[in-house]
Amino acid sequence: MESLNFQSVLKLRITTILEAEQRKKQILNCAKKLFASRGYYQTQISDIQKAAGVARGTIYQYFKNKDDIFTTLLENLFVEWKCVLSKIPDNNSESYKDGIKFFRYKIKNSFEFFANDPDYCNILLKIGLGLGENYDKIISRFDKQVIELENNYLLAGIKLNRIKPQTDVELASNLIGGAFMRMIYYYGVTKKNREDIDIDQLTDKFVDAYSFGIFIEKS
Amino acid sequence: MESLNFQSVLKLRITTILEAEQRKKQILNCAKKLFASRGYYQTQISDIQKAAGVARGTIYQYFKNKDDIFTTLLENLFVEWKCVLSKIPDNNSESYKDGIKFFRYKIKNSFEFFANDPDYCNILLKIGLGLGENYDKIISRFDKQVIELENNYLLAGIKLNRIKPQTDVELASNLIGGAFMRMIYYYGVTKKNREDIDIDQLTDKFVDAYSFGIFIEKS
Amino acid sequence: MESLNFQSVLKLRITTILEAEQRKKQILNCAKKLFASRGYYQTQISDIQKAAGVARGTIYQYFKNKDDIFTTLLENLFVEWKCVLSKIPDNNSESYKDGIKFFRYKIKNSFEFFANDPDYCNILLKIGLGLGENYDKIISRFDKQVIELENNYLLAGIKLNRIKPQTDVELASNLIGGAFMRMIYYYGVTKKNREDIDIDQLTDKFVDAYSFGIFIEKS
Amino acid sequence: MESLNFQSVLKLRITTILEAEQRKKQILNCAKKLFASRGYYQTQISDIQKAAGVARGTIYQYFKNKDDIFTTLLENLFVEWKCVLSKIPDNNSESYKDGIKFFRYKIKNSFEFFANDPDYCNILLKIGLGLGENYDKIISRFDKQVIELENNYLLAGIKLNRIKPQTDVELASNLIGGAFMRMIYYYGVTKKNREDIDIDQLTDKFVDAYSFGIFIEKS
DNA sequence: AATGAATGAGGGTTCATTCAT
DNA sequence: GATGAATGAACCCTCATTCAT
Repeated sequence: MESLNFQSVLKLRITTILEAEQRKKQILNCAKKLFASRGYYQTQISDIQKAAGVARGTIYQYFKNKDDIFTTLLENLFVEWKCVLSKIPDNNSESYKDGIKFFRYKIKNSFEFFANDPDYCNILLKIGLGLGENYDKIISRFDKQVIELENNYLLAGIKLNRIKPQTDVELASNLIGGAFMRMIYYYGVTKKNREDIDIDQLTDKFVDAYSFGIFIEKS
Repeated sequence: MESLNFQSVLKLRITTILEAEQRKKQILNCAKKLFASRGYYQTQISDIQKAAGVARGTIYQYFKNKDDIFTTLLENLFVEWKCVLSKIPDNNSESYKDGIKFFRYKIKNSFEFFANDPDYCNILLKIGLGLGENYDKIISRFDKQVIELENNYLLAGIKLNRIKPQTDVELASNLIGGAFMRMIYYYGVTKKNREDIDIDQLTDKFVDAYSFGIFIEKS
Repeated sequence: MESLNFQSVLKLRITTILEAEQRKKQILNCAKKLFASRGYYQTQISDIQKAAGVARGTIYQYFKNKDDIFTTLLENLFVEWKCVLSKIPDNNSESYKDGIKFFRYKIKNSFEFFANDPDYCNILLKIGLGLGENYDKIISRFDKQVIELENNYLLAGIKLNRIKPQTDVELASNLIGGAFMRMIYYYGVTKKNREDIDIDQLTDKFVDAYSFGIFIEKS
Repeated sequence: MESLNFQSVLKLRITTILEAEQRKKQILNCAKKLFASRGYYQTQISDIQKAAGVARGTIYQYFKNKDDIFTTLLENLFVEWKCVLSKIPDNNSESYKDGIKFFRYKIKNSFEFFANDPDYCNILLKIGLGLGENYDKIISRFDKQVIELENNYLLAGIKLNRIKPQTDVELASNLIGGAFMRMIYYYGVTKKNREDIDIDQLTDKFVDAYSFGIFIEKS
């Protein structure tokens, strides 16, 4: 049996001061790490609760249920990622005018986003996928957005005569999406020596590989 | 007392073994469908048992536990897939001599394999990934094999002066692997109108997209 | 918002601890009766749960598993019994000086302890024995303590010239221990009319039987 | 999957020749060892079956159920032990006439019986005890027989003026029985160096310890 | 008589969620 | 709001027994 614990009483007081929003974020962060490293079903509410340093019931004051935590996490991921995607280069910059450079700009931003947040990588690419129908809807929203990006880019490219007109846009989007996700997974999660990664250089190579297959060779 | 009869004992034994093998396959098939559609944790032993039309205990005569069923499934997948990968074109055929065509031959075989078995696609690309450390080892075997294929191909290609020598083989392998897996997933699982798929044509496009980005432009 | 109140938190905590201890004892008591009357394997968790009037899961809040309940029970038995054994007669009393009377004092205390707790008798002498290696270690602790008591007594007796010097202490300890355990079992558990038992008188007879076999006849 | 096994076919033929009674004994012997070392519930039918080298179903041709095996074992134990007990010394021998020597003769025979069969010791003293009501009846039969022996001996001894007339026969029987069982358990099962045991000597000491406590000192 | 695959009742345990304090 | 003891549905797995061959 645990002996009386003044620390916990103190903690209680202190945490009361923390805003509810803070508390929710704290729980979410702990859940994120746990889900990312163990998976959805291997992570128990009690693990999250302990990691967050709150009582069991407190979790349920901020989230409807376990599912809700994970869904919130996924949705936050999309919000944050969308925010990154929506960034556009300066009007005057070269990136804005040149199709390849615009593509490169977008790829690099997303790459950076996931490289800095391996937990999100794991949750998106490993955990979320195997959870069945309920989550497929959410995940497929992400999918659609990636594909949409590629799609628009490709169509614009064709219009501007920068991309081979016979390109199968549907397939190409998937190839780019698949290659990109694999890249962020490999360099963001799998790879051990993460210091070695030079995002700038990798992005260049990525874009190159695609560009000079897809783009019309300038004569 | 009927005299013991070696032949009849033998026959019995053989029949039993065949039946047992049959029964195991049956259970495995039912489990495959269920795992593929619902995921590992959403699939109960009782579901598999009902689907296979056997009693609860029967499952445990053929498999040590739930985990064993899934592992067996994954291992079968690798055996079958490896078998497909090991196929080589006729010595005299064009595929054998031309690097691109050899690549195309391999891609197409694997594509066909997974297109014909969407359940395996799901298990490999969705379910297996989220199950944590135990399965990561098995899954990573698959990964290594895919990457090995790409790797060898790329290195050979560089030697033969068909692939740009400055190519980052590590990255390129991942890109091709990621794109390929995404392709089989998209066309094998996600896509609704599966009749429309022309594997031959898609393979061509896939190879094209990569080749003319990676391969040295003939001058 | 009501201000947090250290006192109330403390009180809550203390009450909770007391209640928890109470609850644990309650479960333990029900388990004791059941184990004693039915044996370990015949007693289901659901039986204990029903007897204790708590939900299935509650058991697992207080005990790791079924094994833990039984182990706790055995350990409590030893603690309580050791407490009885450690009692010593008044310095001045006759019991303290006279070897036989000291022996008698110890025997009587233990006899009383087990006679008042037939469930403990059963658990120790019947149930615990058949449970295999895991419990043998615990049970043998009991054995050692009984034997230790006899041993010390015998050795002291030999020194004081009250016990025949040629006595085989190892054997004698076992004989006394076996006879004692049999006695508490017979009079504590087997015997139907338990009111008839006069512990004082039986103890006298027990001591007599041994003394005048082991002790040197006064010349 | 096990490959075809000619050995098993051969074994089948050979064992057919063995009498059914032999087969039953064989199963019983294997069960005895297993029950003795693991306990009743820890021993599975499949263990017995494997140890006996017969098929699962065969067990049920010789025994109604698991319970029946154990009961048969216990009953055999009693038959064999009774047989040992019923032996009487030569009419003319000293053992026959002298109460103490008669007692010694009986004790030694039983001691030898159990010392030679530690499995029976275990089954009787450990396993059988914890199995609850069903077996209590059988076990208590054994108990009664031991006590009967003591009882008769004691009453006869009193008649012959060899035993103190004030002896509490009920208690004394239990003391002797408990001490005896403890002795056979300690020297037959617990003790490591079993070669060191000198049954003759131990029996002497056992009888001595009791005799000179119980028997009237000859003046 | 011998076999061993099939059976399914029944057990222990987990864990998300509730609710009185 | 915060707590954490209590809950009980649900799950995996074991194993004695049956029965068609």
